[in-house]
Amino acid sequence: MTQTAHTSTSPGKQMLSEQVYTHLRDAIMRGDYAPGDALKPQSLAKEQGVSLAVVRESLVRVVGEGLADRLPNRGFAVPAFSDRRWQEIAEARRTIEPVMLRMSIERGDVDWEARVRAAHHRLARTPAYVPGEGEYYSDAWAAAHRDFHRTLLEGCGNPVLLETFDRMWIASELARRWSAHRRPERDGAPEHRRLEETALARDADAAAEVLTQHLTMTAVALTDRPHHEPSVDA
Amino acid sequence: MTQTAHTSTSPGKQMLSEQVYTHLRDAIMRGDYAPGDALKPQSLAKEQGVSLAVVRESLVRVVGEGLADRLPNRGFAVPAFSDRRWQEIAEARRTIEPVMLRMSIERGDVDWEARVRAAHHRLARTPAYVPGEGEYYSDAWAAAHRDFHRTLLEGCGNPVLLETFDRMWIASELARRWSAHRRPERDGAPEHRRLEETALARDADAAAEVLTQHLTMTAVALTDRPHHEPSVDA
DNA sequence: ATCCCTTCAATAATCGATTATTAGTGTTAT
DNA sequence: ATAACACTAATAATCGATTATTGAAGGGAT
Repeated sequence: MTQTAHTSTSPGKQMLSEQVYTHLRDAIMRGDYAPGDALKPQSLAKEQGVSLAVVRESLVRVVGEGLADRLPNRGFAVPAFSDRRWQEIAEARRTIEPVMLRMSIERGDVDWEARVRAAHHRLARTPAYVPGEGEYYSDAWAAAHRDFHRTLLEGCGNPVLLETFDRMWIASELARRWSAHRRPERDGAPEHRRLEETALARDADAAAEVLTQHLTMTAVALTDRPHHEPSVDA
Repeated sequence: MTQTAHTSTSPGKQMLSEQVYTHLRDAIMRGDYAPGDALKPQSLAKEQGVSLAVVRESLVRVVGEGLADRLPNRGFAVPAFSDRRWQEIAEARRTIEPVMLRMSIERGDVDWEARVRAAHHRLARTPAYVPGEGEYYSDAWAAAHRDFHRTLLEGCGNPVLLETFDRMWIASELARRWSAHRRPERDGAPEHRRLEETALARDADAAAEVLTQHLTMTAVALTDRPHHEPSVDA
């Protein structure tokens, strides 16, 4: 018998499609699948122990977020971003985020300031690379990084703009996951510190300039690199 | 009887979910359902003569585009935008589109100029209201209107930014559909003409200013109005 | 009469099986 | 030997039916 238990206490009261969606989303972002890999509903259904409909629904959502491509009658696949596509994403961020940052600096209240400080503190104290682990950024750092950038912009107070940021961030991270190899020579920490300083000093011009530079550097770091194989294992 | 039949005339070989998705999308945008209305998979499936899975998949896509809300375990519904939400959408457009327009003016080539002229011509020659029809903008005018605004921005050459525009335009149109009643006193034609003129004259400052004004006027036109019942019967 | 508990119908969510399309494999005619 | 065609697995897309959840209606107990 399935418990009609009293709501709250039990943790698992979520739609299956939601769980599967989250799992799939994270797996793609984490790089569990290589770009171009087919996302086969049958395999996924078996792995997750759910029906095709659930997997299919999740895949459609994932496609909507730009984390997968859909080829009519040929199924779903992990998107393979071209360098061109990546540059377009980076340019879009350079176009929109500095403007949002200006709004944020103009409107942010004391609570926003506090959250910026907190987010920067967490970011600065989180190691970007786990020694033993793979060669990529740690999950914790990636989360702290996103949180810092988002918090900076949250002062603008406009959910629509923040949704746009979220969307571009996701695309950006996915592209980075597959383009970037660790570049020890690039250290974003000073840039983040200057972002925090200028933002809290309410110096919109300086902050916007720093952010633009930061985004440009990131884009350059991903493009200006020797060719490398798209091959992946693990 | 399974269809998939020789779809009569056209060589159209399209997935059912695509057709249903398009139909649903258009129906919501056209205002066939009132805000808050439940979108019941069973009813829709029967109407369209397809299975639940297909309708469900379409609904998930529609939710992804912001054209429907999903209430866990309580189904789907047409979103009911608050005035606050609408203002946020309008502000987001005012924040992003002028910047895109500047890029467009700076980068657009001769072909872009030609397409701007063509789009404006079509918009200017399309009657906004069909005399006999309902009290709302004609479908043809709505399409021409969108096309003009999008073409203006297409010179920027960045698909990511244009996707953002598309997303915001959809939200904007949906809000307008349910907020706006015909306001004969507001005539956008002169503003559109000035937009075309300043853009083709490559006067980025003037064009951005005109666009900002245009968007502000539109937002005001939708907010500054007497209360009206959300009730609808169709 | 009000509140709480049970029962019940509507429908959301999920499943297992069916049909349709694609890409590959092998065959045959030139 | 090659190119067009038939055949065949693999799997994408769809369907019909089952299970689970919700909100409302009814039935005592205080």
